[in-house]
Amino acid sequence: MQQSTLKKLSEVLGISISTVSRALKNHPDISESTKKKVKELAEAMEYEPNTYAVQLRTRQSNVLGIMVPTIDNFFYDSFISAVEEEARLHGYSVMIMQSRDKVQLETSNLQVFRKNMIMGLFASVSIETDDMTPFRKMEEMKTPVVFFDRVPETGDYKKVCLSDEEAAQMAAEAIIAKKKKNVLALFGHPHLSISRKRCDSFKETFARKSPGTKLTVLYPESIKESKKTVLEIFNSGERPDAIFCMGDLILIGVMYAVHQLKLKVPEDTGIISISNGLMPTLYDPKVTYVETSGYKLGKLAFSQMLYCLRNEPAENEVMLESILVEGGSL
Amino acid sequence: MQQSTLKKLSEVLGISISTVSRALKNHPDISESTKKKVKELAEAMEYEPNTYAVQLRTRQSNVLGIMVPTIDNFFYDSFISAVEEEARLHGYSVMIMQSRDKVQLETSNLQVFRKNMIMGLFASVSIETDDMTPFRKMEEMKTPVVFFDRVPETGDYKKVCLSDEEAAQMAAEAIIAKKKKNVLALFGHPHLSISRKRCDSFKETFARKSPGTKLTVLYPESIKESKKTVLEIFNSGERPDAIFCMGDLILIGVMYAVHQLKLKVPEDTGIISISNGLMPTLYDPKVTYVETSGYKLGKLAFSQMLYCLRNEPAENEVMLESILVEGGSL
DNA sequence: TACGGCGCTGCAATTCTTTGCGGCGCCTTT
DNA sequence: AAAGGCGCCGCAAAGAATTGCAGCGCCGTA
Repeated sequence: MQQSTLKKLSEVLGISISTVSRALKNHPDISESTKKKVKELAEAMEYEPNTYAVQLRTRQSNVLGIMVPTIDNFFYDSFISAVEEEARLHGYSVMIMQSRDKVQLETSNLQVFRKNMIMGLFASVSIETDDMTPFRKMEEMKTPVVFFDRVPETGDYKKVCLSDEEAAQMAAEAIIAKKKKNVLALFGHPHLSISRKRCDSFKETFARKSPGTKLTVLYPESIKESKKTVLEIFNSGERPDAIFCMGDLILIGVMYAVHQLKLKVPEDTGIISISNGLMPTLYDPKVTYVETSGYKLGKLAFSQMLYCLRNEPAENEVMLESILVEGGSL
Repeated sequence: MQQSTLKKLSEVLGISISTVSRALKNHPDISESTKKKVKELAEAMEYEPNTYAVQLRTRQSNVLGIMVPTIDNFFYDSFISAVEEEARLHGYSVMIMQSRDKVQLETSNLQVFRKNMIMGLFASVSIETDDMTPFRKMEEMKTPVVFFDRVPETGDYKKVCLSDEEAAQMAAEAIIAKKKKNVLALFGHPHLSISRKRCDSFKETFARKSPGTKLTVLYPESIKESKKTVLEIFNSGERPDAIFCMGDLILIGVMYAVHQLKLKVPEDTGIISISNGLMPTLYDPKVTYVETSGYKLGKLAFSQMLYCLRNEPAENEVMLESILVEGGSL
């Protein structure tokens, strides 16, 4: 019950390996009758080309890589889900690796990707990443890299991202519209361009449209820290009338604190978040959020990847529009 | 800047390919001085063996497969995360595919796995799966399969699962301890052994320890249906004093309904769930749940896989113990 | 001196598929 | 009748690594 190979087929039919190969590929040199015989036998013997031999020969793997900080995350989940779906439709397989926000792991993952000769890579960089040379190397080896979500700030890379500025601006405007005057804004790790962009845009919007607002900006890096931050702020006597959360993890931490402090939303404090979608709906009232769909981003990223793979011209940076989803939390 | 190969190294050094190969592998036949020279050059030229050639030759791929219904799920996420972590530590890569609960996709995914000559597979079967022959085929080709979570009910397979009976029993006992008398129990698709096991054990516990309890058992298959189910029950005038949710998705749906109905938890109705851990903590009060850790299950599954890969004897079925985590919802 | 043995290295086959090139009949054309 | 053309097919190399076997030089021993 071993694998059937071209050789075995050829032996059974008494013709050469190359004829079998060509027959299977509908090569014009081969007569219809031969093709038919070969195909029938191939079917019967469950012939499947040996991937490794094919790849050794053609240097094509039909595998795409995805590298994310962690797979354990609603946003990346839906991104991966979307890419996987598209990939399958286009005959690609997907290989997923996690960087866990460590450069070292990131680099070694890239090596695994190279060894597996992936044909393209989707990457969201780790927090620690400063040096882009490992990624450069991928591109030098003609492996297109499409960055998403957490993208390198500078340099000539293919990027697909949420319109971070716009999303933050929309959130800020929503807060301003509610006439909040003491806002606590929580962002992720300031080393990431995504945090900085959102933060800058957020601040800028307030400076422009509501300069009188008191704005407290902090950077908790986890659920725990974000909970702690909110507890500290409120226990110090401060009473923000709105809390902005840059992402799901921060939102979760904030809500832990809100529950523990027995704050009424939106009476005691308003909440607004940027999110993939599910989290904000779990609370009562549902949290108002600016939607940043990982799923849509995945579809978009894949279409960019296709351009690259086909060597068609593509924009360097593509944005996904955001929309505000009203809950009752603001 | 192409790949460096054994051939190139051998040309540079003026020795044969096989010597280079052996030197790199510390073969005793090769002199220390040669080894040193070869290794230094290999380092300098960034030599890395070509995975595909190695695999073509050795028929070993160092890739493990994971197939889940969907990656977009807290439980599978943490499972995958755990497996990926262990795999990396042991020098394996991981290839992930989603069945989306379609047999057809499941089968074609298995084919992709076979083509890629994965050395082992972790699988949680789709809802539709009845016929196990495609999986059998994997095992016939000497590819060990470790089933997890949704496992085949009958037959001689390697399985790693939560102790479903025990978990359901613990939940039932917790409800009984609170003297609830009208219980709504929501389970997933009844075609899955995991649903049936939990359901049977749940019912049996009530029959044994609290036969007077009114038990309504339903099988919503999604967040939406579970929300709808609860709304219908309550709108029909029924007033369950406890709701049991078999998993996270059901819990989410239930809580949507609870919020919409403005029910006070636990006064109006108690809630208890089986869960991976995060979801129940998001609500206020936190939902009491029986923990079934995908992460721990992943670690366990990997250790089973290792036994298989090493041809060491292993139990056919391994269970993970559950624990009750008290929230304030019951 | 001749031969066995040992240390080191190379040849060549093997794994499977792809593909350029060449060849063998047979038919057509001049 | 000879030559060119076409349809169909096979040979063999290439792609990278692995490995059994053979070979070469040198030392030691008989």
